[in-house]
Amino acid sequence: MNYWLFKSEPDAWSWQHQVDKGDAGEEWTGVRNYQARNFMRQMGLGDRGFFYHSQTDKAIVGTVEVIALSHPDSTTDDPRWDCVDIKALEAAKTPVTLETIKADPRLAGMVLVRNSRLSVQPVTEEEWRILCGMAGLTP
DNA sequence: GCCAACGTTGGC
DNA sequence: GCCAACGTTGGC
Repeated sequence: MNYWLFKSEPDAWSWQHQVDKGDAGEEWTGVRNYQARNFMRQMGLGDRGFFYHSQTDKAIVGTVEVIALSHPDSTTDDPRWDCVDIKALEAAKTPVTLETIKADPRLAGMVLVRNSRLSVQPVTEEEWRILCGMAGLTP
């Protein structure tokens, strides 16, 4: 299994929106960046990801599961853009803020720290375990 | 609200 | 294929 991080502006699509979709989940639409798209193409069914709120929260607020493989993004006719479907799994008991992440040397290599603009990104298994521990999430 | 970082576009 | 111009993202 692989681990990922999905970034969203809470004003546009929040964790609560995702939770409200339940097990049916929702397409992760709107990605218009090749790197992010390519990561989504690599995702497998059952892969896990963090749900990260940018801008106001700047924190990991929960976990999600990939429930549909990469397919054309229904919000555009441009054939270049694909997306996966994800469903909410578990809310973080303690959201882990960017500030906290930056303060931990074990997490200094995270894409989130090194390239703040990439909206879909890989997370290593070690980073996954560390962050789940901090957030009170089941790894 | 500003600005740095970065990605994309398009002219040459 | 290069690079300048431009647009967008996201942290602060």
